[in-house]
Amino acid sequence: MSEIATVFIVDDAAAVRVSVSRLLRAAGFATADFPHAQAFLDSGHCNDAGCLVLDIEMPDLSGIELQRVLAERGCALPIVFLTGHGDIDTCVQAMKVGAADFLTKPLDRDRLLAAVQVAIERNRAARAARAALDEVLQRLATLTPREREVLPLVVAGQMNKQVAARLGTAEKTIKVHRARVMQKLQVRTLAELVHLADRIGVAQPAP
Amino acid sequence: MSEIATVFIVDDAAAVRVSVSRLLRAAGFATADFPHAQAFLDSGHCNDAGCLVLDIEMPDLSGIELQRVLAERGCALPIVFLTGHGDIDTCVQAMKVGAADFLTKPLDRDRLLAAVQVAIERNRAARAARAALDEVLQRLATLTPREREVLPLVVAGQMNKQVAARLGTAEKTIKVHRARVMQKLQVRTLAELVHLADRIGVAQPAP
DNA sequence: GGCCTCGTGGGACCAAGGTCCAATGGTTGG
DNA sequence: CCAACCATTGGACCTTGGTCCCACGAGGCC
Repeated sequence: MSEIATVFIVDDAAAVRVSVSRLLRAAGFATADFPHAQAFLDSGHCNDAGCLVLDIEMPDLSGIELQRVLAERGCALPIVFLTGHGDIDTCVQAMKVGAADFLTKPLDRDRLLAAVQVAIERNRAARAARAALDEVLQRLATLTPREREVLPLVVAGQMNKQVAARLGTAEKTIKVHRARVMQKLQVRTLAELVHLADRIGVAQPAP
Repeated sequence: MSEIATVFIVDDAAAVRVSVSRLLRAAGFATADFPHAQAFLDSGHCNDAGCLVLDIEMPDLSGIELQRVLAERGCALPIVFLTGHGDIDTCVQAMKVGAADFLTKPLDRDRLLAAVQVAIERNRAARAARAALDEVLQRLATLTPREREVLPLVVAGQMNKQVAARLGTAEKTIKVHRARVMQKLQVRTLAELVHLADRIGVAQPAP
C-alpha cells in the first residue's frame, strides 16, 4: 500500500480548521483543509486514503448533506463529524449511514485523535478489500460471453456434461471454456475458483 | 419461521410502558414490558424473535449497560433506545455498538413504529442467518477429528495425495474420509462443500 | 486478403475422484 | 467381553477432469 493517509478537514470556521489541523499534524497525521463542502468535492480526493473530519453546521452543503453526496459517489472515506450544538436526530441519522464518529465541541483532543485513528484504519481495510475486489473484477472482465455463462454453472457444482446440456453444446467445448476460465481467473483448482466466485458474488442459476 | 415477533419494552416509568405498549399493540405488534433491566434479563426472552425498546435513564442497570450485557450474552435483539434528555456521547456510543435507533421523548408515534419495524426486520434476518449457520455447525459437529483435519485441506484445493502426504497417511484413506465428510455435510459436489465451508469460515492451513 | 478472437468440436491419454467390496487394529461404552 | 465406532488400507472399476494436438467456420480489424 503506497498512499499516505490524509485527514481531510472541512469546516467553514477558519479557526477550527487551523486548530484541528495543528492538533492532527502534531500527532503525525497529514492533513488538508477546505472551507466548505464544495471545495472538498472539487478537490478530487474522494478516493484517496484517509478520512474526513466534517463540521455539521455549514452554509450551503451541510456535513450531513456532504455525507450523502459522498455516499452516492461511492466515496469510501470514513467521516468523523464535529458539531457545536449537537442534536440527537442528526447524530442518529449520521451514524445510521455509517459515520465513523460524532464529536461535540469543545473538542477533546484525545477523542479526536482516537476517532481519526479508527477512521483511518477502517478506511485502510476498506481500501484493501476494494483493491482485492477490483483485481478480481478486472480478471473477470477478460472472460468472453460464453465463458461468463459457463462460470456460474461450474461454480454451482455442475459437471461438464450437465453444463454442456444446459448450454446446448458438447462436453468437449465446455472443457475448453472451463480451462480458459481457470486460466484467465488465475486459479488452479476448482476450490480456488469457488472461493473467488463467492467473494465477488457470482449469481446462481436455476437448477 | 414460527415464532411471533415481540417488542420487549424496558422502562422504569410505568406511564411510558403503558403508552408505548398501547401504541405498539394498536399497530399490531405483540409486546411485553419490564420495569427494569434485570427483570428482562431474568425473563429469558433473550433469544426470542422481536426487538427491544429501552429507556436510557434507569436506576441500577441503564439502557446502555443492558445493551452491553446483552451483547456479551450474544443476544441478537436489536435495540431501539428512548431518552428524555439525550446526550450525544451516549447516542454515539449506543449506535457504534449496533443500536437500531435512538429516539428522543416526547415520542413521535410514527418514528417509533418505523424504528420498531426496521428493528424487527433486522432481527428476522439475523435469526434466519443464525439458524442456517447452526444447521451447518450441527452437521459439522458430527465429523470425527480426522475428518475435521481433512476438511480444510480439501477445501483449500489440495489433491487427495497431497492431503495424504500432509497427514502422513495413504491417499486411499483420504478418499474415504473425504467421502464421509461430503456425506455428513450433505453436499454432493466439491463446489457445494467449498461454498459451505466459506460460509462457516473454515480456517486455511499453511501451504 | 491475411490475421485474430471466439465458439465449436474430435481423438488420445493420463491423472484424479468416486464407488463397491473387504479387511484389520485400537478404543470405548455397555 | 462384545458391539460399535474410528482410522486405516487394499483392490477393482468407472467416471470426470485436465491436457495435448489439431481443425473449421463466423466475424472483426488492418
